[in-house]
Amino acid sequence: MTSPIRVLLADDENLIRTALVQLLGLEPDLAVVAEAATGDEALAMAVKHAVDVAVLDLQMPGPDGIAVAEQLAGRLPGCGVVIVTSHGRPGHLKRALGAGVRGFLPKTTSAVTLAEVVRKVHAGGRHVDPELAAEAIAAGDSPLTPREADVLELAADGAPVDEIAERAALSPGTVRNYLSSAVIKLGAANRHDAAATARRMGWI
Amino acid sequence: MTSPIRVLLADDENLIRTALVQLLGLEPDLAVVAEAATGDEALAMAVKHAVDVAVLDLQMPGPDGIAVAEQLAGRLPGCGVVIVTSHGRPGHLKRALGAGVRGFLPKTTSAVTLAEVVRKVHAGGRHVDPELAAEAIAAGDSPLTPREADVLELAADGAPVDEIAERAALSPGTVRNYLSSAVIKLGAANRHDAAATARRMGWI
DNA sequence: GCGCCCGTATGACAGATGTCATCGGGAACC
DNA sequence: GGTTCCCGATGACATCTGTCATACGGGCGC
Repeated sequence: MTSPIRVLLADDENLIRTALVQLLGLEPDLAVVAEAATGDEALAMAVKHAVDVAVLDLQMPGPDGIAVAEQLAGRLPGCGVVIVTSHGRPGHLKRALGAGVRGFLPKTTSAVTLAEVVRKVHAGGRHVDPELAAEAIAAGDSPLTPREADVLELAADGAPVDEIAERAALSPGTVRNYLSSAVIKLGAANRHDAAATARRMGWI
Repeated sequence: MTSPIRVLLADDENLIRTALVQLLGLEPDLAVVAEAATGDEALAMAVKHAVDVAVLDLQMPGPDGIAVAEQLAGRLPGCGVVIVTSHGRPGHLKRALGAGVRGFLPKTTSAVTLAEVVRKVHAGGRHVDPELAAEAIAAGDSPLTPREADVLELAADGAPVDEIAERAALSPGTVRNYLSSAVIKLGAANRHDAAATARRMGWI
């Protein structure tokens, strides 16, 4: 066997991260050479240790897993990325694939799969969880225009129209137009329902 | 040394669960004798294997960790419970303590802590993450009456008043009164803001 | 060049929501 | 027995939202 695959493991939950390090450490052909608890750390450590594969949690403080993957594509070409996530939203998968991610797994996958996927990605292959892939295909593309998505995102935490208008530098009337069309496009009962749907789909 | 502490580990994320099993398995005085991926499974397995300590994820399909803890208190007295969670809401801690839970940890704790807490709980002691405890104290009690909380919960997913009224078997006017008073009590801008606040606090 | 869509805006209108006053019944506490 | 709170309800009013028509400038594709 050649030298082991050098792996970075990034997850903000210490308990999970150290447990996963244990788990991957059992594989003789894998070596976890770096750990990180935030997106920024992940980026820095990956570059510093020139890792072969980065295993990134999707939700982390600072830049999320996909943002880190985008950066890595430029700063450490040839480094494979595997994204691991608790909440599989269809839109995330698409974003991840666009960022050059080649492995995408929910945390509900069995443990043996992770090591296999790391190897596969290192060898240049791809692995996307079949169920998430199916969801992504079923969900399709976002019907929202970029501006509609912006406004809907600002509306997502329950802010009134005037506040959204101010934060988006729009007239209140325009905001209502965007929200209205978003509600119609998403088949929602109101803006909050629409925001919930869009969030579930990973569109905002 | 006496016989090892018999532990149940329940988490719906396979990756995490098996990794944690590995981790706890390294401790000579701990034996993970059962695993579960749902609340119902956790309850059944805990009783079946008569475990000493149950380590439960807070969010699981079916009954959540605290609900399982409540059941266990009646069905398997003497069994210690440790709750582990990603999202620490102040209200959860209070609910957990009320259910007789003696260990409460965020998943960001270091790995060594978990084993220690399992031992401590088994010995009859308590351990609550200091940061979560501080948050819980700062957050205080819910100012909402039970009915206000019910209605706010139904409102949380963006349903219109009429639907909430129907689901709560109330008149629409009454629903609006409850929502209004909840909004005032929580200092929110509108019902959605109020729902978000209440959820963040773990009050609904 | 001509259409088409996006971004932005205004005005108008119906319906939903937030607020307030007020009512009555019941449970708890002193 | 009185006070206080929660539950449930109604009516009125002001405001906020959702919807629609309409307008204009800027890209993009053909």
